[in-house]
Amino acid sequence: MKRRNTHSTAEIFEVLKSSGNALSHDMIQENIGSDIDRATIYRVLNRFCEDGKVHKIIGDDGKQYFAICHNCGEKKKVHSHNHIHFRCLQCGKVECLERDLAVPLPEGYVAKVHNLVISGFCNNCS
Amino acid sequence: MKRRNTHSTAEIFEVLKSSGNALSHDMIQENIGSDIDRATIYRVLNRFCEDGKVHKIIGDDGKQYFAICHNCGEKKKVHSHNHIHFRCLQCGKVECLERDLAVPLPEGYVAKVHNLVISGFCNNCS
DNA sequence: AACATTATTGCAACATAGTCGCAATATTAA
DNA sequence: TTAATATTGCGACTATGTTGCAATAATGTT
Ligand SMILES: [Mn+2]
Ligand SMILES: [Mn+2]
Ligand SMILES: [Zn+2]
Ligand SMILES: [Zn+2]
Repeated sequence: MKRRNTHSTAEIFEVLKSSGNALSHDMIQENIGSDIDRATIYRVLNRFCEDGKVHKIIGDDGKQYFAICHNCGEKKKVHSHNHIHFRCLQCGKVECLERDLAVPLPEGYVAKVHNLVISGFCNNCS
Repeated sequence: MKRRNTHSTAEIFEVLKSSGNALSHDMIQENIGSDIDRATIYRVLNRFCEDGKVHKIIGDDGKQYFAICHNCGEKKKVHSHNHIHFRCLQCGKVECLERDLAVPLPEGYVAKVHNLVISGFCNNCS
């Protein structure tokens, strides 16, 4: 499966990059110029995740948010996402707080995926 | 709105208590003897949450899990849930790791709700 | 430039999780 | 026993995300 450069992938990645935050499907659809199908957006985002260009966070609203990877993939060897995410209850912004958080687990527990979300009010809304 | 003691509320709370873990809607429905409607289960659980008897966690599978409150409500004055939850990818168990986690936020950020979930393999499944 | 291969898209249908309106029922207090 | 009303069951509905399939478009080759 060799990836192809399409109009959709370019535009979706651009929206994510220029936003700088984690975006949900509908946020992306709003910020996009052209009309890209809902299913296509999801498929493109999931492809990005598989390729390690983007990581997915499940918000405490139950929705999926996607953010460009920064401190993983390229720079590091490991693709780790053990950082906190903040979701503003006022403006809806979801951001990665780029500070790795070491969480001690009980004996015998093996961590695979971290999904750490704090919601509240961001610096603009508090 | 004065709460009433019904068969449904008693049974659902009993299932949560005897399980000791956080349970999703369908887990509860399985572990329940009688037939209680889906909508009723959700309404009962949400009522428990409002009353501070139970807290809700959004899993990294996007589903709602409900767990009886232990270190909040009664003993403490504050109803805080800044503890980590662990979801086993093998057996599906979701548990509260009863260790409060202080997360430092950037200036101007106000935390309201913590939703911290780590998934992986529990002591029984690793 | 034209072609063949096949990754990607759009559309519709589907799946799942959760909520809501409303009439029927059951709990509570008088 | 009765009245008031919180709770339930049922069905319909919403929201979010996935999937099958035919049409389209990106890519490498001739
Ligand atoms: Mn992140
Ligand atoms: Mn908990
Ligand atoms: Zn905000
Ligand atoms: Zn397990």
